Amino acid sequence: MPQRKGRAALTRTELDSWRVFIETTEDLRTALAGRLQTDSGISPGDYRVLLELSEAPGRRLRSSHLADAICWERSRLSHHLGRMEKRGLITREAAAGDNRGAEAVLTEEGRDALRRSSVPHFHAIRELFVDALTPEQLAAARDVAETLRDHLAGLKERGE
Amino acid sequence: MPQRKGRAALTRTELDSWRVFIETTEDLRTALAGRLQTDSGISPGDYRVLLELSEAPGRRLRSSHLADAICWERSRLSHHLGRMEKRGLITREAAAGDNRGAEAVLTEEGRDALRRSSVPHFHAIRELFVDALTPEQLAAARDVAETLRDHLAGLKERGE
DNA sequence: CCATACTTGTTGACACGTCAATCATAGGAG
DNA sequence: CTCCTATGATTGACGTGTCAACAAGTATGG
Repeated sequence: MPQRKGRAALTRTELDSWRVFIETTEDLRTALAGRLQTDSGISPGDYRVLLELSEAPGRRLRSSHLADAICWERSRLSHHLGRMEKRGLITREAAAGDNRGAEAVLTEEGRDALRRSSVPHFHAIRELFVDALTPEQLAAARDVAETLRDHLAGLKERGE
Repeated sequence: MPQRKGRAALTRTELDSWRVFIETTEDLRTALAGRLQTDSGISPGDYRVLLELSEAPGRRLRSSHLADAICWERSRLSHHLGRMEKRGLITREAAAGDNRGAEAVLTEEGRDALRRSSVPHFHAIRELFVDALTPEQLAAARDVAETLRDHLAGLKERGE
């Protein structure tokens, strides 16, 4: 009779699966970031922000909307926008209608950076991830990720 | 006739798979780190170092051996050991026989921290990862991770 | 209208990682 | 023995992420 879930100690196999999974996904993340940096001189965070801004009407977004869209804490976004502003990728303007607000605005330089990075980025995703896996493995990876995502969301919704 | 691998643009499905995979694994990583921090006041890096030292003869290791064992750059390890030393988890001693060398030595406090953290850590792995997946999904996750790991290692071995 | 609470955004402190530079020692080649 | 190079480890600079504290504007109940 099987023990109740969450009670028994981890088996060797479970622990090994965890280890290879967590370590490899970390490596993948690092490898992708390295490609982006080398190819286009931007970070994954930069890319995410640039992409979101580029798709927004007027290429500008309220900070809080942007933060929601990419699921970042506001303080993280604030720090990141500060760095991006220093490099000329975006500017910040006061929001119309709410004097608390700030809008991030994509600059020409920011658009250029995004354009420059897109193709190499997709190429890297293919080379590091998609091409490594069979179609079945890719589907399995997605299934696992979606299951984990929903599981984590469920935990967060309840007591964290 | 299918195009050669690595040539065609990413399909919608491939891109979606990538996104959910990379974002969810990042969330998983963050969630695990949060548990470890809350439960035991240590980081995943601390845990890794403490575990490796605790299993070493004399509970001490040359810096470079430790770095190899956990696959960290030496400078990363040096920074991390500095922080751990400041908190009393380890000490550093000159290595016998090679005056360049440094040994990291686990303190009593470090052993305690590891002991305190082990059970909650395994519990978190189960709760956040293992219990979220069916046995089939767990096996698939491992298979995907191993395939990716080998793929990344192959790329690194060639031209990076 | 005003006290209060909520929202928006920034800041400072600190942990973490990478990179390039540095420095001391070890270990040959001559 | 003396260079010269390789190795072991540290450091400083900087980008990144979290947390807690804060400032300032907005909204709401009285």
